[in-house]
Amino acid sequence: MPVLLKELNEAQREAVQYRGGPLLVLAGAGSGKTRVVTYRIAHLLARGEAKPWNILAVTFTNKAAREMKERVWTLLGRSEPELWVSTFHSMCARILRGHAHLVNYPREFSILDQGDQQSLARECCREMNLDTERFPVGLLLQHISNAKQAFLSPQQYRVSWEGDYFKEKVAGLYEKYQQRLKKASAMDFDDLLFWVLTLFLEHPQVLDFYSGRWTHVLVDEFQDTNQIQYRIVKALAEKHRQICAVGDDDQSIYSWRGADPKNILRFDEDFPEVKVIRLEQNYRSTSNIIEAASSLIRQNLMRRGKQLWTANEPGDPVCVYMAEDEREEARFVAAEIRHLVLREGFRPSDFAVFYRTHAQSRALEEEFLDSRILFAIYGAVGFYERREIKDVLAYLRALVYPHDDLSWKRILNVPKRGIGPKTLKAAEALAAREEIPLSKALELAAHELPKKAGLNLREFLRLMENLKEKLQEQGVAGALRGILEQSGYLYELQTSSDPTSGQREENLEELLNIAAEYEAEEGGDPVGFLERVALFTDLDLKDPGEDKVSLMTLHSAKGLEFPVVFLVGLEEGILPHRSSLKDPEALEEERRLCYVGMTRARKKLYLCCAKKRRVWGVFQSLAVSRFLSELPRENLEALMPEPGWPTEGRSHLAGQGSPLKGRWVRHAVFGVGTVIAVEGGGSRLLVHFPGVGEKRFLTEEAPLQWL
DNA sequence: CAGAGACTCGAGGAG
DNA sequence: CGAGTCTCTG
Repeated sequence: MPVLLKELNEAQREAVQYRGGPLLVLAGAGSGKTRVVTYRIAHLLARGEAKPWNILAVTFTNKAAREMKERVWTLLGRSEPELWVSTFHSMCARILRGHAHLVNYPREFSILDQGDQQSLARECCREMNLDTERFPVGLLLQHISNAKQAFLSPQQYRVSWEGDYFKEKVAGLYEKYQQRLKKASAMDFDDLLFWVLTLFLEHPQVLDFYSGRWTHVLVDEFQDTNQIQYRIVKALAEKHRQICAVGDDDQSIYSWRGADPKNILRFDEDFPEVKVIRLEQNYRSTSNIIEAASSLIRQNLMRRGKQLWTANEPGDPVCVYMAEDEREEARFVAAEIRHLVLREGFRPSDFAVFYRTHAQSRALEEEFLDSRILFAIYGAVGFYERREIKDVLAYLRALVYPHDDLSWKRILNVPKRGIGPKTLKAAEALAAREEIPLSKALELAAHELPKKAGLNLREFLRLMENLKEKLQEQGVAGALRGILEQSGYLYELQTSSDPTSGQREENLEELLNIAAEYEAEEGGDPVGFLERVALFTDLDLKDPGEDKVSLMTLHSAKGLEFPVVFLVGLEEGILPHRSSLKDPEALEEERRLCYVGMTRARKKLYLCCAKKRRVWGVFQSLAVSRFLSELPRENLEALMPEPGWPTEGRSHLAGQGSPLKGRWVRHAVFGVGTVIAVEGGGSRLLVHFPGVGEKRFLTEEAPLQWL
């Protein structure tokens, strides 16, 4: 370990070695934040100051958790399964598996995703005769989520908003929604945190157990904690006060999810003896990128103030490109990627394209398909949110959790087997009357129902019994295969005329792979598998070995880095997003979002905007983002200067050399290309066409259209 | 009960 | 414009 400390700079080393109590590490982008956390853990273990089970490290994404775990193991030279490195949500799920009965839940509770939440809430609204025109379900759920994040029970919420018509409706739904969740033994994401904090407050002995065990607590991305997360961490750390929080207020981009950057300030109050260490040297990016990003973030008024710097080379200037519309923007990105791959030895996996909203991915997707660039989109319609995946997982959940009414309901008539709304209604009525789970009610109803319906139902229940056996005998992967084959699900897909059915089949195959992988790693426990599936996102499915261009939102980009980054849609209304234009605080968050995107780039950064783009099928003209004009021009280069560029005078933007260089041309046969050299005093042009190669033309008579 | 076609609404972001 | 939901008909 002493050898390893040499790999750290002074501030990092101090953060690793400090043992005087609460520690707050303010770490700029690319300053070795993860390094500090992993080395600190390894250091504690290597020096025998803590045993693996004494350490809790919390992150926000599964990917970060996994990476951190692996890096610690590498440092130690051995794996250490007793070490808890997990996300807030999986930590809470794990704690609750052990103590759920104390908050009146069975050990086999299921975890709902957003889609499940919506349908449950919609059902509640219908039962309450709530006018969903005036009270959209999404909005109501948002308020419920906020309430949970503020740790308010339905009753407390009702009391605190007495007299507010809208909030009273929310309170009504909140109450009903929680009842339904409990009846189905289900929790949503917020509940995982809510019930853990409840557990800690109502059963101090449980808190004692965990806070006694974890003598060292580390929290990554501290700026993204919300109130309830902060309270959980605080409760866990109060006994030993060896808490190390690492964060960057400039990268706080989750206020809409309840994240409160003020937690960083509150930390000083709750732990007045806190020691603050700043990490300001960036090791990731070229100085052009760092200077541009720093200038941008300096425009924010609400920040703790940190001067990010780098000793790295200047590198290429940040490249700015203004496109006609979103399709041309996508074409530029694709052409540039091909160019860099063909001429400069980059690989597809070196590239990432970031956008503000998912909807922007479409144009890129289409263009990449056309130009045969391999790519992977993260987050759009998540893998685990696909209908076929949810259907099949609902079978598994129904097998594992007999009280999971929602899953039973979902699979009852999928694929179609003649168990329609009438049968369901009868069973639901029975379940409500007898206060039993739906699955139980179905069993009873199977004997009472008239011929055909009863027959169908009995057959379905027999199927489920068979599958249950299969699960016990063969584990998760075997059960999933059984579900696909015996339920007729696979058959229906294979014989369907739906053009997407091939893709769906592939997705199911992938699910089987995931299950097989899980079995190999952790054994066949279906509860663990379902938990993983509920808490993982498709960002966690990203396979680093795959040589593909990554497409994702700016929000999911946090924590990642790529040699080449394209940031698209730098327009007023897109980035900054239109919903933030009137609110100075929200606008600063948009700026941080842009900052996060820029600082992901190691070598090359491209900022793109379009003069017009299609919104709901209609063209809209948008002004260039203010963020572009906040960047220092000495770090920029415009690939194609355009009239209307926001900075006055644009000669500086053309860069050195010929004004023709870098310009875009279209050739009738070769397509769109870039002028890469001007030769013979301007008489000849060397043009690169993606996928074609380089072609020389006489400038005067070149059959080229200037773009 | 199932499938086709009309209709509506959405796209701000995630565990 | 496109996905998901609703309604109508066979």
